[in-house]
Amino acid sequence: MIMRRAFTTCFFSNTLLRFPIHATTNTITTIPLLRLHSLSQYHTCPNPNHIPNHLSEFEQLLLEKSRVGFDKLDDALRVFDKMLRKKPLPSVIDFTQLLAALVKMKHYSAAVSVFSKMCSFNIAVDIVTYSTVINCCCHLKRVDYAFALLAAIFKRGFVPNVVTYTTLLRGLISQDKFLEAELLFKNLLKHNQVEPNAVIFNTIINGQCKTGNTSQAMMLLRYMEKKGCMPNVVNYSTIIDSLSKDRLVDDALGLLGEMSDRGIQPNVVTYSSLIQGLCNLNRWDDITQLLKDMNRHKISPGKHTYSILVDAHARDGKVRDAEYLIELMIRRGQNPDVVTYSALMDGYCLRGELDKASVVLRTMRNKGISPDAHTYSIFINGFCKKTKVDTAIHLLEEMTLKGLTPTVEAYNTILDGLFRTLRLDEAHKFYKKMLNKGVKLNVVTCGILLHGLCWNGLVGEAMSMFHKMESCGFVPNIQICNILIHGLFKDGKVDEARNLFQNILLKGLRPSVITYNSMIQGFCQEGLLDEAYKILLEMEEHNCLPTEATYNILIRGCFKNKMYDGGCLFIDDMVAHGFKADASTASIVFDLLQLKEQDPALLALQKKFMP
DNA sequence: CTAGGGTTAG
Repeated sequence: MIMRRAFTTCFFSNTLLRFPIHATTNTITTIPLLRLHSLSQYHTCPNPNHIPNHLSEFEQLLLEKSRVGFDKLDDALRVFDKMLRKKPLPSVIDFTQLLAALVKMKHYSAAVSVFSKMCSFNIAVDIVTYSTVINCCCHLKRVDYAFALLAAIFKRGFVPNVVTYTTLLRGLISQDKFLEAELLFKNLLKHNQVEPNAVIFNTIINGQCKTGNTSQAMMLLRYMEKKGCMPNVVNYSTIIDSLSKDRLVDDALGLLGEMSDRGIQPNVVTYSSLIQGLCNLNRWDDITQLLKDMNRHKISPGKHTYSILVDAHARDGKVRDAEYLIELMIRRGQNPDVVTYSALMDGYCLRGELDKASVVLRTMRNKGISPDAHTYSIFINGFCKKTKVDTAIHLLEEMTLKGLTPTVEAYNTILDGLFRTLRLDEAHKFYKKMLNKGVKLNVVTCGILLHGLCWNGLVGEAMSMFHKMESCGFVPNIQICNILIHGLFKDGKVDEARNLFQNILLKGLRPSVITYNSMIQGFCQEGLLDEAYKILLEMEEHNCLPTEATYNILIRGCFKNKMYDGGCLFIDDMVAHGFKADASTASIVFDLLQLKEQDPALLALQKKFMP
């Protein structure tokens, strides 16, 4: 949940990790110079009619997919050529529609080329054309070019409209420049440069949600209303989705109620977001209720909704139910897509049933659906779980070779797999490869590195890496601290662990129950029972309730340090809370009972366990 | 003719 946040995926600094902000090789500076007929170079890909037998299923499917895409591009370009020869020339609107068609096919660089050719032919363009091309630049991750076009708009005396600015804001946000976007937006409002509507507000609301500031997004929702811009179903749905992802589903349901009070009809997206949130909390009864509500409002679940449900069941191990849901959606006229099938494959992979996942892959292929980068990630994860890291690496290479960009998740999974199989050297090399490829590292990568180093007895390295990351502006989350605390205690570095723990609050983080448990376990191991006990008091003070694990750790700690009275007290406490001894604690207790020591506390314990 | 919300990893 935290991982999806753009700003926690931030910045190990460039200096430390030599992490390129963006590959400078992929500029579009050259695109305006590209002559249109040279676009036929796109056809130099292997002839799909000559697919060699040794290609994998993944590879064959990719070739087919690309063939379809390129044919359409070719059509569009032929139309453009025809338009250029027409006399009189078609209107700006016709040309802009052609650009829109290219955008729809995601051929952004081709669209930019067409635009530059239009300019060189002195075809009149308008603000709409400019906005379209700005959108293309943003998709090509060249926000700098987008702003250069904005300058051109001013220079030619056009006036940017709300669409132009919305596109630019989205471009900034997609490049993790949310603060810049927010600043631009504020200035636009301050100087009345734009009449804000629900869409431009939603762009900022969405940015706030994606950077973990759902409450600010909520405030902006109230603000737009105050400014006389009525929030619509999209504004509400954006926030409802974010709340659901923050596990605040009840707040999200509250907003749903507010919508109906105001006569704003929720749609399938609104409901899907809520269902997703409820799935994460396993609130199946509420899900059933929402599905009934949808039915009552004549909103039928879409492909997306079914995918969410398939995913939830599959992750919960209920692959049979997930299979049934897919049958059901087909019966109801919704065609499962690559996401739906991938969710099912994920379910099988998580159960270690890779053969069954492969069967699903074949089913999907037979329906003409190609695996995507996420499908690969799922199999990579499956193989890593089975410690078949080499196969996973092979898959990664295969997808790269075939033009699919592996996600950071795929890289992370393999990096973790290498550490877990104690292939330290290779992990190091692989990490370097990630940096070279310009993979956008995130907080998970950081956790894997630190955990991997600690696990392999290199706590010192982990700590110095952590400090360097921090000094470069990396903001750790509580899981990162937990990894380090665990590692420090494992290496007997009690003072450093204590120090890190005390700094957690200063970093603006809240210790989790795992943090407290790790501290208690660490102190127990070192025989510092009173410090362990202080942590227990501290966690209660901070409204972090001890779990079964907390008691087990404390009880084991007491007995290992021959503090039988204390151990018995904690057993009473644990029982009073309805918790049970785990296998490890139980075995210690039974071992103790075997001893003939006539310790009074042990006798009492004996009575408790053998009435 | 142009812009907005819902699916993935430790």
